Amino acid sequence: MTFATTSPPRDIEAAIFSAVDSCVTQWGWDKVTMDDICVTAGVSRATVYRLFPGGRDVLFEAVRLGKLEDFFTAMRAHVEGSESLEELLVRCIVVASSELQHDEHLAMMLATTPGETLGDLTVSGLGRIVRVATAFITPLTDEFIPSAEAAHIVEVMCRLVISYYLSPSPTLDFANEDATRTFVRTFLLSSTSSVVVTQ
Amino acid sequence: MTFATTSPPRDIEAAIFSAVDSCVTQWGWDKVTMDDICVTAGVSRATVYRLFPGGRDVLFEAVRLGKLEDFFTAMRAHVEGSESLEELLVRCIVVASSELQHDEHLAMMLATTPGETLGDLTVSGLGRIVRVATAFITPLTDEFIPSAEAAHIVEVMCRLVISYYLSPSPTLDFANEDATRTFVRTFLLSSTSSVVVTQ
DNA sequence: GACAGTGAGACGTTTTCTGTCTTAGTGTCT
DNA sequence: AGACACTAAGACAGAAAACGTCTCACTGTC
Repeated sequence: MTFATTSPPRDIEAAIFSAVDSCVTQWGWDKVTMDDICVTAGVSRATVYRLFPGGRDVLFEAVRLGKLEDFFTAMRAHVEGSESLEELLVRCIVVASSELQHDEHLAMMLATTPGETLGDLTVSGLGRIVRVATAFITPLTDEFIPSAEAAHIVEVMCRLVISYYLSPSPTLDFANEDATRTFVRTFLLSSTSSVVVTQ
Repeated sequence: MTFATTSPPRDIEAAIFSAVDSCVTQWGWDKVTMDDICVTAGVSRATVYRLFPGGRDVLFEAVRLGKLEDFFTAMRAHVEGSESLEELLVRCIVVASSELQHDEHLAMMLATTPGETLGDLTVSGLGRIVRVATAFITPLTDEFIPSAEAAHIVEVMCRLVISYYLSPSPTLDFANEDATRTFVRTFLLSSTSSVVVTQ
């Protein structure tokens, strides 16, 4: 006598993703087992392994890619239509900071290399975030400034976003648009700092 | 090259207890390993197993007893010197509710039988809480009313405390002394309810 | 120097988790 | 009705993790 069969063919994949999210939030990556996920998703082991052949690694990688896609989709949507470099940078910072604050595991996702075991937010991970974010954002600045100059500004911006995320300041919240605009004018687009510094 | 040796012979037992608390808060009972505790306490496996021979079960039981002792010690200290039955009941409720709100695992400790695996707050566990608390509190009422009458009032009180803990009401907080006093007068010490109901 | 207490970690055992597989049940479509 | 796709349930063996014990080296104290 099975209960709650497949009468409503709900999106099982979504249920599993949601379960992973919930489990990870509750216990953290290291403590979550496949069975935890199956039970939480209300789904059989076989189903999970069929949908994600390769098991745990594949599933977690899929979750990771999903989160990254969401992140950059949100970023792109919010940034689109910026009328100036200042506006572009402000929106990038606000969106990224908001997303990071909203999902406590996103930073680790961004910092993790595909296939790599999810661990701490290591030094190498930070470098990865900076590289990925820089690569994503820099092209968007094309219409405003030369890319050589943009690359530096964007990298500095990324580093600041991460820094303020890892160690929030009581005097500045990057999720606040007005405060961020002031900050961008002062530190990223002031006449001196917009000069490309030769390394 | 060992670092931070035993120069200050800090209380290792306390560090371990504290580590258990911290780990359980972070991951929950089921997910905590002895190594988690050792690392968190900054202590070697050998030390934990020497201090708590018998391992995991013995350690957790010790933690449980410690919490229970703290709970009833606090209860006794706050209740002492009550000048009336009303005052006694009010203090009991406030202290118990405060302690329960303060330590999210206390209820489970109270509900667990020695040796039993810590699990959910089951139906049988609730009965245990009521019994233990009733047994503890009833004697304190001796100077005010006959124990036969007290037993009923105290049991009702225990059940209400647990109920409001498990499912808090937006309109009544048992940690609030004044609100609790009104409640006690209304439901526990009103003329009708102080009559012993024959079962 | 003897001693008690500790950290580090190797070890064998037990338990848990993983990933695969089989079986039976349930809807859908023809 | 019958073929089909999909799922739950759970058995299974191998891998991984956790457990509990033990030894050894080190460090303070007496």
